[in-house]
Amino acid sequence: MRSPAELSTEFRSLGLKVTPQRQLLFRLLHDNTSHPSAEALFDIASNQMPGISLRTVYQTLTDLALMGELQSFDFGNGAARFDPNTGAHHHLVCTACGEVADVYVDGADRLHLAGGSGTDGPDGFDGFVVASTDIVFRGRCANCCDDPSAAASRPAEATPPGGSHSPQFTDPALPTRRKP
Amino acid sequence: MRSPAELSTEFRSLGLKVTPQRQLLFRLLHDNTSHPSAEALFDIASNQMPGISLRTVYQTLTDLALMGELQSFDFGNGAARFDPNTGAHHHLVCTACGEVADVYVDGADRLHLAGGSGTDGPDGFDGFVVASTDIVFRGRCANCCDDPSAAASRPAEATPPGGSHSPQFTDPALPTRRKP
DNA sequence: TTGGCGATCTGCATGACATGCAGATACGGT
DNA sequence: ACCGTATCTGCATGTCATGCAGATCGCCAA
Ligand SMILES: [Mn+2]
Ligand SMILES: [Mn+2]
Ligand SMILES: [Zn+2]
Ligand SMILES: [Zn+2]
Repeated sequence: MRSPAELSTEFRSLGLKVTPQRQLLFRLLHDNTSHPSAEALFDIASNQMPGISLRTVYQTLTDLALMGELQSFDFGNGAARFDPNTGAHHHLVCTACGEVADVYVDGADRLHLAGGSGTDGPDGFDGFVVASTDIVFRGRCANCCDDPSAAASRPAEATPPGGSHSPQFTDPALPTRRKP
Repeated sequence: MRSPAELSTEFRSLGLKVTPQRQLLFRLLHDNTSHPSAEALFDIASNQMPGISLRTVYQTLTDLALMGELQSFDFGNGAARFDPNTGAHHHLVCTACGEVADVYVDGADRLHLAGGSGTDGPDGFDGFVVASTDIVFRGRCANCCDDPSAAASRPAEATPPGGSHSPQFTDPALPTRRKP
């Protein structure tokens, strides 16, 4: 996405207002490679602007995505992740800690599709017209490889003491029965 | 996933019970290529077994996934989709109607990753060890290409008259403001 | 600089999806 | 047919996201 200054100009030119909340989010998102969720962004924003509302973070993220300044992804980690990198790229997703990293795939556009049923269409497959391609590599990030235990203790995201309420990123286990 | 008969044997051999609810779901899932959500499966199951509980559908799907008989995917359509096709394959997802179709990608395993930052690791990238690769092609299915209007009226899933409560699959629009 | 229109913010309600829980039920070995 | 226990069902709870309405404030004009 563009710089905070450019976004401010763009917003004004569209008749939208440049509020301090929006400016803060512009800054927090610019060059941000962490693929934050709305709530993660809200936590950081709350530090610099204590009264800011989670609702406003959602609104602004939605607006920016609608304007094409942000991409939003759902990696199945419970919450949507937002990405100011609007170029064509793909992602590594750690199944242990949820971390997301950018990756550039050589030849992602020239993937050859082979049939499930039917014949190829003009621009796609079986009449399906492909608009975009998302590639997600799932595995374990460097931190989580080192630490064979469950969720890695990444800096600035140590284990929540009060008790975790976020989805478990532990790798799949074998069939487990309910408690007796 | 395996046949209902094989699954019954497998369940019993694990000390799990073969209930009519499970048998029904085995049948509904076997060779099912529709990538149903839990609720979609529940609707169909309810026809053949009126009292069945949505909770049981979730339980059984979770158990089958844990046993490796099913894959579950989250395409960002609101609900997880379940897939008895456990082989390596990828997906076409219609952004207009939510339909999911299998697709086989030539050379998906030999994708060449290029850096975001850092050096390649032994088995992956920048210390990231890839365990699986998911490729999703988003676009419009044949039905939705024909019908330029919004959600296509697929058979057996006509527009809910009472009022839609599922995510809008309409393609992204331009920045829209709230009502005055 | 001040006035005022209307977009925006905030707080709360509502909604979709998924899981935890406990008593009633029924599978399956005996 | 009996019994132990896995399972089912109904409901409560939890998370993420959006709808709503009154208070607030950005921004253009006078
Ligand atoms: Mn990215
Ligand atoms: Mn599939
Ligand atoms: Zn990790
Ligand atoms: Zn479609």
